[in-house]
Amino acid sequence: MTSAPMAVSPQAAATESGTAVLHLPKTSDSPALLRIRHSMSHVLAMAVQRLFPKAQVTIGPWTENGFYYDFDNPEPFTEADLKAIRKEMLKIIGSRLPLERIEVSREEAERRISEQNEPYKLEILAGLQEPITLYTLGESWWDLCAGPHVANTSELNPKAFALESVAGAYWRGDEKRAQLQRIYGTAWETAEQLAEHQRRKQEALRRDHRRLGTDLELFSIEDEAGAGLVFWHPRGARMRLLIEDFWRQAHFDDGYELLYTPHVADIELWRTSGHLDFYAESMFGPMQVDERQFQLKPMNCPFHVLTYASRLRSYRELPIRWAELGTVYRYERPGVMHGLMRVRGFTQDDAHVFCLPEQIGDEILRVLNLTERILSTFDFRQYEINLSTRPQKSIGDDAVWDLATRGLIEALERKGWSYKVDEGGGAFYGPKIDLKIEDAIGRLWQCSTIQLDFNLPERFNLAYVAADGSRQRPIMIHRAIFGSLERFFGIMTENYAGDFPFWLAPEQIRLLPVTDEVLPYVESLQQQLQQQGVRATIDRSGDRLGKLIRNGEQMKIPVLGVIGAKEAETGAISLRSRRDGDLGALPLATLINRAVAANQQRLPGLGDG
RNA sequence: GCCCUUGUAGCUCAGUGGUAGAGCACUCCCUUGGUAAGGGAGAGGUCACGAGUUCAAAUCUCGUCAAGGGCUCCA
Repeated sequence: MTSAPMAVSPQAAATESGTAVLHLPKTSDSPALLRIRHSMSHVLAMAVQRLFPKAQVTIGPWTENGFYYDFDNPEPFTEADLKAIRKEMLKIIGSRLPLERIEVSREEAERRISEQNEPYKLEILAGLQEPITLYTLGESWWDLCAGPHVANTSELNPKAFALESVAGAYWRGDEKRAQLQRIYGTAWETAEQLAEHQRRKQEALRRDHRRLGTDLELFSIEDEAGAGLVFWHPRGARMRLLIEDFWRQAHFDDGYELLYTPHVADIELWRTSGHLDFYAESMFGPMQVDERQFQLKPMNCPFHVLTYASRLRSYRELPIRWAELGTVYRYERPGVMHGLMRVRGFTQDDAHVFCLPEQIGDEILRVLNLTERILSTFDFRQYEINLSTRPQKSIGDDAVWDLATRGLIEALERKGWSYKVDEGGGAFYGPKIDLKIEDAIGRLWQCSTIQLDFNLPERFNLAYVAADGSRQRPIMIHRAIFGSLERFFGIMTENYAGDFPFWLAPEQIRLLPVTDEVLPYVESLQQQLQQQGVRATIDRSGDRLGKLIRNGEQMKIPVLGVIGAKEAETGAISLRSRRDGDLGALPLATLINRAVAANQQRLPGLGDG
């Protein structure tokens, strides 16, 4: 991955709370860390070969947060092995061994590698250009390596490294070649940095949407139903509805119409669209119905195309903007499913724009604006944008590609967003813009995509009647903003760490009766809140207040309302907000006004009224 | 699909060739308690599924399924 600067939207704000955190440099930012990590991987390899003489070395590069080394070993490494290897590494570091760079001839390198019986190294050597360098580690161990390294293992902090995991990896990343054992490690300059790195890993674990999904009762995936199939529980479903309602409104506001299309269609449709040829391995198998075969849909595009083609269209109707929350099913290979992030059944926020060639720029800009409006509502304000241009193998003529690519660029420039260009990275049927969002802990996620398509209009022979009465081919734009509702929901859950903004929380206000005596009053409060569309519940468990508070906080309810004799007398509710702390006692009318306003404006909290 | 690890109560986990365990959650009882866990009792499990070894399998072996960490893939 290149270290190009992050493209930032002009409105980007997202200020973090002022707590000072230890800066953790990435390897590519720090020449010192690069040497440490690179050398650490050599120390790892040496330790492994001391303990496992049959282990053959392959490659051992640094990563942005650490390093790894791939070995060919008859037996996989276990957790216990990792401990032993770590001990051996401590010995090597403690021995203060020098690392030395030696330049050798190709023949010399070949001879030395052959003596050691290291076939992988020989293969690496064959691909190397002069000068060929070895790095020794102490008297007897060396590795073919370009460096750079520290001069002596005494520069490696024995308190600032850890071996993190073992994993399988293919030689040269090719699943047809040997499976190697990869050991991942991390190394830093100081023990404090290592501790911070481990704290962040914990933080990511704390935010894991799979854990939060269970704890907050949002969704589940059931063995009996199958892998990669999502069950939305009431709380998650309520959130999804709120997201969908907002999405629909935003689309109507922006000149879209919504479609509903079937989940299956005659397999001939998929032959026409070409999916049967180039997408077959990602589709669920066909099903026989009467004399025909039907195919579960992996994409919505052909259905929107059929809708367009259902009658003759005039240039006066264009652009046509059609969107659908379309549920699709794709065959994902076993072992690749991951919570909500990678599933077999999911709902795309899919839309297709059919327009005239000269409308491309305006339409793309419109999509960029809508994308920003929708994503920023979920507090995603930092984007990294990629423009992918025509690949070698592609269809369509040069003039159309030029026009389309210029349209994408023009829209990005008008939007004022910086972007990277992936030359030749487009699909065979058209150029595209991909947008990655950055979450609260700095991870990038690709969700939105805007893609021009010269293929489907051709295959389905789409046309509009131009001003001169001739039949012309419309431009087709595919676009998705969330990508998949499931995946976006997972990303958003991790971004908020389960602390959802007030407007989106499935349970917004939980009323906590201090004693049973006030229950009738609490019930009347709940009813009044509900009538105004505020999602209020009552904790009827009968536990003491401390317990009610604890349970409410654990479920990350945005606002807890305490009602005892005092409140019943004064007609108020004592409010405790997760975001803003103690809000004091408010009259019901004030609470309703604030809550309704927060819902309408999609605010993170009740605000100051 | 490949490598490794894991699968025991709703959740988090302990156990180990010889009758299945804890905490939380759940139900009931006592307690009517004011801002992060009041007390007691009870219920709840073909130990993922299938086969094999054994007098005996949750435990050992094999297979299947699923999950986790990676690899690969991701129009």
